[in-house]
Amino acid sequence: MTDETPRRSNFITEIIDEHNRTGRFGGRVHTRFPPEPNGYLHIGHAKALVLDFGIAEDYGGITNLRYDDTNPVKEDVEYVDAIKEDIRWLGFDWGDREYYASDYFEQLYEMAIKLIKKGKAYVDELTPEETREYRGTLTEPGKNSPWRDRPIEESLDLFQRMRAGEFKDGELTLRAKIDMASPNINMRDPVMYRILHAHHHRTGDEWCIYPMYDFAHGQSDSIEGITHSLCSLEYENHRPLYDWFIQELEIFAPQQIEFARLNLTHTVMSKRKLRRLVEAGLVDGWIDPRMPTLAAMRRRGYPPKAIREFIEIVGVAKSENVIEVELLEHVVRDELNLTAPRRMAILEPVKVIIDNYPEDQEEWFNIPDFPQDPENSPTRKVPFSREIYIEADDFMEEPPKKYFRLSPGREVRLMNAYYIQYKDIVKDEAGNIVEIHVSYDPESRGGQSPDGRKVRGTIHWVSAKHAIEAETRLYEQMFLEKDPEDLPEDQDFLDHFNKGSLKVLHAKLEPSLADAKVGEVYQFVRDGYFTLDHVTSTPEKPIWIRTLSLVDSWAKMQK
RNA sequence: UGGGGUAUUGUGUAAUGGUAGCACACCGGACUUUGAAUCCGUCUGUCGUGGUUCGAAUCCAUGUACCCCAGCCA
Repeated sequence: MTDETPRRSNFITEIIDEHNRTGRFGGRVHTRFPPEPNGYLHIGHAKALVLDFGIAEDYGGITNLRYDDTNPVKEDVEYVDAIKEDIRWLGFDWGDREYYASDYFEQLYEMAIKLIKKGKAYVDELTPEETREYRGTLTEPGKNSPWRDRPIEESLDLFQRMRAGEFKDGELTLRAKIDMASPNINMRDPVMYRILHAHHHRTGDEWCIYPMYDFAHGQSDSIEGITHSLCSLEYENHRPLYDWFIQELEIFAPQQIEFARLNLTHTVMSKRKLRRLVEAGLVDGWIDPRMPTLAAMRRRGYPPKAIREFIEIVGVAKSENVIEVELLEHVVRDELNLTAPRRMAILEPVKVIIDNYPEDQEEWFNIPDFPQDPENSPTRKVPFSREIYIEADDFMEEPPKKYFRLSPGREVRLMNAYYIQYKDIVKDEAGNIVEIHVSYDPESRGGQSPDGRKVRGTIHWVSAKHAIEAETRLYEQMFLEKDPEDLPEDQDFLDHFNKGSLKVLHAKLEPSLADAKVGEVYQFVRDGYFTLDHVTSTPEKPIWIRTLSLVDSWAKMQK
């Protein structure tokens, strides 16, 4: 840490600073990242990741990876592996501290026994329906279960038999004996264990009782010596319970701190809703480039550094927030602008014939990858010939005012090549432009003319006979509305899915792009950033994904 | 109508009794062999009402709005 890069400061670090002043944890900062392996990580998790790992690092502390795998019916190893890959990709390292709540099942069981013996937990025989009825409502207290005051010995025996598999799912539960009249519903004798005859991804069939989140999370933190347990706002109501178990068990007490989760405009973030998009077939799985998952962003070419930067910029507080997706895109473009080599590609080609350019001639131009700094930039060779492609957008027969590109009577610059002058167009019977005829000025080689005359428009091009063909996929937001969840009662967010959010085009690329590798992101000049799709692309049939378009102020002017 | 939280510009986030700052977005302009980038500039804010104070986003009172909680999910 240096003076130029002050470490982050927010309400969480204030709490930690206070702990350090009072010596509560002896100056130690040890956090954990606790995903449930029941889905893919999304950009919201990146916030938790940056906080958990980043704050610990700022204080010279460490972070554990711990899977919150207490519900076997929802969880799967598939997600365990995907989650690890995402965390590594973002650049975080948990060392050898890869843990699972399920590692602690035996200890948790012993803790439960301890609470039963203390008279602080009991086996309940209420059905799920009865449990709900007895719980009361937000405004009315609950009432005690008839089994609440059964003898300790009886609860002990029953709980042991629950573990032994003598009962069916849902028949019995172990509950904490707290206060059925508490205004905090989480304190109304919360269920600690439920019976689930289900196969667990790690413990297999060893257990048929599983601890609830509330009985597992805090103690797992305690066992690992976690000092600061960061979680999202909805767990605020659970903190009294978190503390209660710790206190009754007389074990090391971590501090739970809640922060507001990240939300983004034009998308949904809950795993449930993301799953619905996948299952409805509206997107191509969890890693569809339109999804807000980290795996999707990786596929799409978002640099992990940009995502971390985005989280830092966004900050952290306790108020509900919705970040405009434009900020994320800005940070991604900012990074890519510095790192993505420039290439020429024509997404919607129209053929241009340079009448006065010799038929059999070709030239190879040396063009810098980073024209902002040509002195230090690597270069690549780009062929030029008599027939080229330009973007259909770059020609207009009847241009509006301030249109600087090619049109009748106009001269424009082919980037890094020559000036060309419009001569004529050829149309088919339907009136579509088939080819544009132009002449070029041999004196303007490289894109400058000796007479110093100015051309306002510069367009890019690809030599027709050298072009390589590729499919390009252009993505837009999944939802046109800023908040797709803010809908009238009778409407479903799935019905608002942006059907035009994927556009597939067949592009012509400059030949150097044949050497592109998966993982590289290029700027296709004047259009956007692109990367080879590591999922669908093959050497025989390259498929490019547009990471993001460039900012297009011309399009904005047209609105 | 119980309990727990939160309110600073369009969106986020600073300011910890002393000039309301920064970023994105927006809108102008300069520059340009990317209508990108870069540069410059403008605009918009302390939830309301009282109070304390020389001075309040900050302290006090009161009101309002929004979020979370009634899974044997996490």
